[in-house]
Amino acid sequence: MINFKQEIGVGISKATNISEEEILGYIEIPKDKANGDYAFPCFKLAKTLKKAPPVIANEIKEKIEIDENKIQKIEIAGGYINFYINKNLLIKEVLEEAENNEYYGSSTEGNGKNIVIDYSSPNIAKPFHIGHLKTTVIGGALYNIYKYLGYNVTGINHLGDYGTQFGKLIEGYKRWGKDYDLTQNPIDKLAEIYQKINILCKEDEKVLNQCRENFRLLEQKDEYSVKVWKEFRDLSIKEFQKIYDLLGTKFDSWNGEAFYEDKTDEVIDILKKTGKLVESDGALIVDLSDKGIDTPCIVCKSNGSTIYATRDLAAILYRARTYDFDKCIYVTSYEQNLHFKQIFEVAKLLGLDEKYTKGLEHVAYGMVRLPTGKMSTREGNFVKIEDLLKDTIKRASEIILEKNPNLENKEEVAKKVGIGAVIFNNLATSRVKDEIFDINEMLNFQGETDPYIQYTYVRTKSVLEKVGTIPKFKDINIDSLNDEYSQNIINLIYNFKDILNQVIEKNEPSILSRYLIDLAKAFSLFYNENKIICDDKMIQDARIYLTYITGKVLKQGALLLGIEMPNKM
RNA sequence: GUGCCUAUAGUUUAGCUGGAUAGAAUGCAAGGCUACGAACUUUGAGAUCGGGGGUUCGAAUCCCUCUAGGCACACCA
Repeated sequence: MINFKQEIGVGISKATNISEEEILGYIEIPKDKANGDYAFPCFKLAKTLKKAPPVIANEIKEKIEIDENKIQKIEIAGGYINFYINKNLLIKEVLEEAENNEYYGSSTEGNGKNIVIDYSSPNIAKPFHIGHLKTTVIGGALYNIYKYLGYNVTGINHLGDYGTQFGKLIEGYKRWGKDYDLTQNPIDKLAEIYQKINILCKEDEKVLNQCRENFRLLEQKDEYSVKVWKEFRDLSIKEFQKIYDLLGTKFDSWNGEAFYEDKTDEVIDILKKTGKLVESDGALIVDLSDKGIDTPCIVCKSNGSTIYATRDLAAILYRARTYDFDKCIYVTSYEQNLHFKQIFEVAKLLGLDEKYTKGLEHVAYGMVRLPTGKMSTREGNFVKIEDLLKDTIKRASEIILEKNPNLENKEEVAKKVGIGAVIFNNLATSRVKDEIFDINEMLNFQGETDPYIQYTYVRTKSVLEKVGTIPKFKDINIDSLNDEYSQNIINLIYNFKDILNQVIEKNEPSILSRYLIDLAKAFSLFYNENKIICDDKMIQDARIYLTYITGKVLKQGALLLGIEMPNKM
């Protein structure tokens, strides 16, 4: 497709002898369409050129050489130069591309590049609660979008299946295990045991030390410890998988922390050789104060066992070798900011190529809190994902019964709507912001929500079904799409690829979420203002075609977020 | 205490590396279905962009400072 911004940038660059890159950075899209499709503010050049902005604007306008077929009009407004593109050309470009390309907006720019995404990564034997939703859906969306842009992506569920917490769990299981029947709701029961042992640990330091000892035994492959650990792990994965099935989350690897158990010695060896690994209070640490990080990174605890940092470092080594990653992304809450700062710094000492250490990226998201305070598995203050999804699916069912009682596959549709609402809600705002969980917000299916997007999509399907056949692009009369409502849609569809690029540039799926809302809104307006099925066959065909393309982009965009569209609802 | 993050209508928020009149949604008030689906849409009221300085032709956006909240700060992950 024609890159109009680029065309303008090249033109201005030549006219001013300023680098294309700099010019492109200045070009903006006016908020008010009356000011054109692209604008160039000349204020920034005023200082260097020592001329008033309107004078510069005039000079550029005089000098600029630009394909008149692409840019139809250039106007000066104060210090701005406003560019008006050839609308018909834009329509033609967008519609043709959307017809020819089954995966509209996809690209090959990521070909040959490997991306590793570490997401979801729940802790074994703990309930899968709404605090894990963001990492799961953000990671899932990034996974889809990188892939769509041609990258080779590996999704890893770095299970929290190791560490002192298992020492605790084993201790609790030893003490009270026989009181629990783990064949039913095993996680709830393990969580209960975990809560109990934590209370005991708080009261009695000796118990805590016994837990640490249990973990040491597990590391040394003590038979009993390994047996129960394995049992907990299998039970947990089975439970997690139920949620992943509902959310449509997929992973290429389930290598959790335990997987790196036999790979941590190498990390310690390498670090020892650098001379940066020093003993402190019996533990082995890397001092990072010269890197502006006050807290040292512990690599080996005083009792000789490893710590999460050690396993994360081993994972970096392993992933670099196994996946040859260009980027390795960690999707976790910002609680772990310091941790990743530390291990990314220590990773530079592992003798890896700079490519890898530069590719490490922590994608942090905000905390989810309950109205009653911070969620805590230990204290039993949490909402399970399973229960939340049950609620939203139920709500969707109720609305279907009320609005569309004759709908077929009610359950299937309710699932898509209810689950979609939850996924979308978690992807709709900037990921850094904290959130106070509000069930009513999840159950609201009006306004800027996923059901709104789905509803809009369903309307496109409904119109298309009524007409039966979708016309071919070559038969479309482009002038029939010159009204502002059609134009809005076309502009948005033109931007789709740019939106996807923005998403991966910032690892921010909410950009796509908001885009889909905008597109759905633009279509709703178009739909309300224009009769699609009408007497004029020429206009009808053009509008049907636009409806078809809009539906296609809505569906594809939602799919990239991990949301399925119903055909009817 | 130190470091990092956040602060925009009652509420949830958008605002691209500074740019033209700060956009939405929700809630509230009033309108629109014998219509291609009203889970929609139209109109209205509602914002000292946390406070105060500064840089700039221009600041919600950059810098300083203060306030409020969150997170982290060595053997948890």
